[in-house]
Amino acid sequence: MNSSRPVTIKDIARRFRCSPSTVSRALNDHPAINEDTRKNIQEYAREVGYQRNEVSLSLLNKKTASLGVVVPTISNYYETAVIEGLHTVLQPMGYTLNICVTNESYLLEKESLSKLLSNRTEGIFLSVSQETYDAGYYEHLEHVIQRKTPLIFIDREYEDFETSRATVDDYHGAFAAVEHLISIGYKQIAHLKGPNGLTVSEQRFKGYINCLKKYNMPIREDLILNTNFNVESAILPTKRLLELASPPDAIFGVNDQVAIGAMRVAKDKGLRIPQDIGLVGFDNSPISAYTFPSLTTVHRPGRKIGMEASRLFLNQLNGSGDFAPESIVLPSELVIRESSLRI
Amino acid sequence: MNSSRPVTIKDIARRFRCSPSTVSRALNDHPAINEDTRKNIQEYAREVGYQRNEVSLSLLNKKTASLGVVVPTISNYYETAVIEGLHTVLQPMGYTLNICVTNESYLLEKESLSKLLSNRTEGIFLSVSQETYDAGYYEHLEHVIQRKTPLIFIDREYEDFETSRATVDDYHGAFAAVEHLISIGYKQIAHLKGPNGLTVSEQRFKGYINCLKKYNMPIREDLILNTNFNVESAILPTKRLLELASPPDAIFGVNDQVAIGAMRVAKDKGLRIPQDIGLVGFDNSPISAYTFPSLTTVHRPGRKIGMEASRLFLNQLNGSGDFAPESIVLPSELVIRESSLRI
DNA sequence: ATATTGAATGCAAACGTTTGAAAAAATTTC
DNA sequence: GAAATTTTTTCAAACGTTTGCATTCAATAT
Repeated sequence: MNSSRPVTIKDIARRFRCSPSTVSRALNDHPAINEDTRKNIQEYAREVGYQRNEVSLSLLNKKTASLGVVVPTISNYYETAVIEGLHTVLQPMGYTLNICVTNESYLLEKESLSKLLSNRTEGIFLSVSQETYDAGYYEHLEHVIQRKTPLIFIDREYEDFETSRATVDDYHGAFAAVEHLISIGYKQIAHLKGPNGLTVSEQRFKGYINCLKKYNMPIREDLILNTNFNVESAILPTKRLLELASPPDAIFGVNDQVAIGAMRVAKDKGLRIPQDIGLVGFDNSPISAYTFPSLTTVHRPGRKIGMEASRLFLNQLNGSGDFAPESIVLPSELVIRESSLRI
Repeated sequence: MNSSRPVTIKDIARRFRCSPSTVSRALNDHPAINEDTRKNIQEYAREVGYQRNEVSLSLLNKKTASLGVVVPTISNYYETAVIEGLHTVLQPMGYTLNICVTNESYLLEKESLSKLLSNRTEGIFLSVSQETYDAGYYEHLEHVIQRKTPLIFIDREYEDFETSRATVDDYHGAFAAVEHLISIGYKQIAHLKGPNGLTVSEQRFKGYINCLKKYNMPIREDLILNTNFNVESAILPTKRLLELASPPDAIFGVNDQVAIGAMRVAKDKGLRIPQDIGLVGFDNSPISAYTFPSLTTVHRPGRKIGMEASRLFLNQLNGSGDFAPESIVLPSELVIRESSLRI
């Protein structure tokens, strides 16, 4: 009843005046155990609420069935979608997910990884923090690799690193978005870029630039401003854009949040969307379908990424010694809605 | 180099022809160890990348420094804010968070709890799944309590249960929201209610009802419809509301998502917000400030809840044997924006 | 009656670490 | 140089579980 200390196999053994081995085997339905003994022990175990101490098993078998997920934040739709994807595949297999939020801090990222290794986590899913990017440090990642702990990049990656990764085709997504704006007839397309250096930002930026080039459209430096992935960070840059002598007639935001911020500013200024200004985001977050007007965006399959990343992890785990890292790039998909459909 | 098997204390002991005890003490800066021995061992350990096996320590000390977080979903703003709050307090103390998503399933919730107990998790933060509510089962929770594992309710709770809990004052938040609508002059206030049975839904509903009563406003059954916390689920009910012979002139949504769904439908119908119809949500999610018009809502301090829940856990952990559960109810706060400001 | 079989159980080691107590080694004291 | 003291190291047990091998005991076969 007031079992503050959990019941152990030894306790049960004492109760039945038998050895722990017998109890262990009885509980695991080992054939060499007498039917009656088995029944009695199992019944008693249930009665007192015995639960196997998995910690001791982890030590014995050197398997912890726990995985690390290290991400800069969990307050974005995409991140949580990825985590749900991981969860969907791995939870039924008995894995536990240890979530570590780095808040874009290098130090926290380093400490998190170290902690996960100490805990003998069997694999790590990582989306690199911005500070880590800026600093360019990566010894903490080397550590993980040396330990032969499967390391899978999700979303934000180090490009020159020999590991598996599951990412979305940001480049072509961005390209398609801008191409769409061009096809509609927008001429001065601005880009609210993400933080410099991050693969995600740069790939989308590259898609934007290359698309403009392909269609021989001028690239105007003053139409490219940085944001920080969140709504607030889009407000000032958008205001600046709209106050230009020659303002843009369309804005491609690095993600939906940013595009929604831009939408808000444009509307405040009395601009009609999409007539006066076209808008495109990125992510296809649930809200994007319900803004007014609804937001044209690029679908980014977060759940799928999580599920693919799980697959990559399992491959690596069951793979032979000389393991070749895999890169999965899922296609992104343009979702055309009202915010860009000027007729 | 190719250290597939992690280096152990024993390995180091072999290398220095000394006992594991010496190595352990050397690494922990035990004073009884010779200065030179200590230095040599520490240096070597660093060289080969030794990392303490925390699993063995967990077994020895019966402390795992891991906590369970069991929630129906992580794709809502509020849930992730709570998790970030937990993380903020507990991560620096060395705790690891094991996230379990139940997808509103009773079975998954039960299995998750059982797994966490098996893993000797030191505390569990729980937001009850809807199925569990509907079914009214709670033996799996009794289990947790019997084990004297601190159980803290966050968000969704069982009311008749002797545990600590950190929740937001939904009732008064809802009351304030409706009172505000009334003060502005709205007469026919509809409510897009959450799923029946959940404390959250019912408390907000009660706030709505009691406020109407207080101001002697008629309670119209046809103005109360159920939704499911997400945007999509608000679409049809809102359409129905607006097609009534005597449609509402304001809608109080159970959360921001629902209110945003309603906003979209209202705009599609050509209604002006807030002139033709007033709107209020709940949560103060980041997006709510940037919709057009911006959404009046009730602030729900998710991060704070997470931090308070952490405190409750720590209290219980350090508390004496006869522990009295604490209930923390944080105030919610009306945030008035454009969607309800009819002049 | 003895050997043979078979069933049921126990022993001991292992996983990696810590820690009190004992032992060994080095140093000091007289 | 022996005794006393201090410093340093080792021993052994513990945490909870599993598992190959050995052991026990009863039943059957010879």
